Amino acid sequence: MANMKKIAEIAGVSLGTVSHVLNGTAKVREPLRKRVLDAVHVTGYQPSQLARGLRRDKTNILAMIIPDILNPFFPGVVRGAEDVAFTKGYRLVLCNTDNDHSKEIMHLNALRTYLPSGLIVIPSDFSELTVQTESYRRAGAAVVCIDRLPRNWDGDSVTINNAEGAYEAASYLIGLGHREMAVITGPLHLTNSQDRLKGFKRAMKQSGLEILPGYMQETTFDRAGGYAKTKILLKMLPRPTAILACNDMIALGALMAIREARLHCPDDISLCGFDGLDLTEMTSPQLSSVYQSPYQLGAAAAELALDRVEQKNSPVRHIVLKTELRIRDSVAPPPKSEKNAQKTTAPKLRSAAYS
Amino acid sequence: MANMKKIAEIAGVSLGTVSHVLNGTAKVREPLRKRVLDAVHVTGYQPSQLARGLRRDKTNILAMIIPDILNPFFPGVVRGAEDVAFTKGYRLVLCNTDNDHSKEIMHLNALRTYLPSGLIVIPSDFSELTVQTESYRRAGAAVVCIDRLPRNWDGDSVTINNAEGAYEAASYLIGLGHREMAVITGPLHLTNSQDRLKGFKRAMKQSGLEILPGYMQETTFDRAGGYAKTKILLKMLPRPTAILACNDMIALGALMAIREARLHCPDDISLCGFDGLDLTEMTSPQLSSVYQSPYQLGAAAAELALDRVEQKNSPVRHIVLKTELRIRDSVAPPPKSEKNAQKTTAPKLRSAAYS
DNA sequence: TCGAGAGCGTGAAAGCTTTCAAATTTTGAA
DNA sequence: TTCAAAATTTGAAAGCTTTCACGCTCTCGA
Repeated sequence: MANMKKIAEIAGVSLGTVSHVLNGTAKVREPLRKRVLDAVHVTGYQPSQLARGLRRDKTNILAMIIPDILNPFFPGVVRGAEDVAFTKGYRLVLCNTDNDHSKEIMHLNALRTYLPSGLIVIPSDFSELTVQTESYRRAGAAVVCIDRLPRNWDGDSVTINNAEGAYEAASYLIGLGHREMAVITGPLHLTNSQDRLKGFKRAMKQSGLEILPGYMQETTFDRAGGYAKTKILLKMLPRPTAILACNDMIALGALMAIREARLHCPDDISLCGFDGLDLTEMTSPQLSSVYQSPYQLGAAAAELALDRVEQKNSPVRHIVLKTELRIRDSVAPPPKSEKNAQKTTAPKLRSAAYS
Repeated sequence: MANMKKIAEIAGVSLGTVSHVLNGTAKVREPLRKRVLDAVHVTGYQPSQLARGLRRDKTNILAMIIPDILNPFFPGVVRGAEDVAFTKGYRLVLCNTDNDHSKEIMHLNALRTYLPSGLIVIPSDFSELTVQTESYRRAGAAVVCIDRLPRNWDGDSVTINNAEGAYEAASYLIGLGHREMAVITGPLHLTNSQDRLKGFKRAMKQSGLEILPGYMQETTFDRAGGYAKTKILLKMLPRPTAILACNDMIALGALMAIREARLHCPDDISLCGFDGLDLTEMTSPQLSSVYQSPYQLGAAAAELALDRVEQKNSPVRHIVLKTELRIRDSVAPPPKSEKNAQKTTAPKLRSAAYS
């Protein structure tokens, strides 16, 4: 592989000039410029990213730390970030933490010496990201936190409007006539779980409803959690007529528990998820859900990070993306036998048919 | 951030000694060794991966090029590779090609100058990987090709036993009594599609059956493709009593088309997919499928690649992973009204219930 | 025609590590 | 105690690029 020295030789110019042509760091007169470019073309020369990074104290690497790419929510986030990174000439390094704080630290430590320009993180459980990324920021790397925020986070961030999304979903269910509404939240040490719960509570309060004892269940963001907590909920008296699951995995587990109890969704019980994953279209009934765009989340984060690489001192930004309530087949008015049954006025939206 | 020079100063030794202690490249007597280690500990020194890579002509980076992380098959592959890479001290750089040959080339070009130790690729459509990775191999990087192979591939590879998997699935359906069997293959320029079709054909031939005209449909590996081709198949006379879809996305599309035609799966028509994605458990009926482990695929590839980094001249290896037929609710004997109906002797396996 | 200043181009230093030949110290035997 | 051999340790070079101070060459005005 050719190096800059060889290009300089072939073009009959100095090393510095080659660098200036390649980086546009100084004006170079056309004839020289052309000779350099020709030499580059002839040899197929590509600058060493390592030497470049070593000299500039920064590489064209964008690092991304997420809980687990196997969770269907995250591939979209990663893809959004990779697309933006690729367009701007950056490569994406992907790290999974399994929500394990110590693994997050290991990744953070190991990545540092690659001098990434940017770092996008979905904090693990109990993350101390604010402290742990201090050294990155000191080294001039852009750190962006997404999806959920760690304690005391004061840097750039991209999140969604969790509270609003949950509020809308709950309000919709209430509008259908539901009164005995249950909620299954994700781990409440996570800010997104907290916010979704807040939105749910606000909708309840606004309609003068209260959450019956035991109607609020906290669990992990997965099917097993949703399954277990729904089993508990279904045994309660009165049985809830609607459940808001704070993500789709929980909702999926809930659906299984409902089916297993020989109940029917939505006739016996309504169910609404959160995230709007593709697979909510594949269940039967198709799952209603508060949609958010993981792709947009990742893309916005990458843009934010790479913007900051250029504009080091622009003010901190907190981007909040919108959610969209997608009503499908898993919600309906409460069963008629319920004493609180009432005619609904809420519109029944259907998602477009697949074609 | 401290550098080696500072460590050498603090420990009162030379640069070379620090390097030897850190890399175990030469014996260093205990007292010196300890002084170096102490200095490292005190300063929190971490060697620069860039300078190291520059000097050694190789970094601890494992690059991975896949079609699209949004396709539910690939996250498992990526995770398998990342886990192995992480364990061995490597970082994973992820690139999506969207099956676009030119994008594959762009990634290949851009990655080269980071000097990755290994490169794991799922070739894009019409990939010329054999030629395009020549420079990598010359530079000493380990290139491993997985899932499907490009033309003339003679390097390391990890694939699954596609033909055998399809053969088993087809044989099972035949054993249930099906005679009018259709197959929807993926793009036939891909080796995995070719092999799955071969397996299907072998099973048919072995039972003295033939594929009726139009009963073999080729399409893309996605829902839309499966949907479109199934619509065509359902209009044929006689209508097939069973369809082998050559991946789960196709099967999902097929299921939609079947539902839309007001037919019932499996009573009217049996359906079997390929890959065994998680979401095959979430459809109704739950989809039978030829399972393969994407995680294992990725993990084996990473191990193969990193092994080769150490053992540069060991013989080329082709790892072929096993598939496993998972029978769930989407298959049954053909409808009684069919003239060819017959009592089946094939066992009906059920997957374990979710718990 | 001369001088100043603008515009360009140059070469060396710096960034950090690995590696190798050479220098130094230690060891063991006489 | 001395010397050769073995074991350690050292220092400099190399790997490739960016950047900066400096010098050269025009250009333009006087």
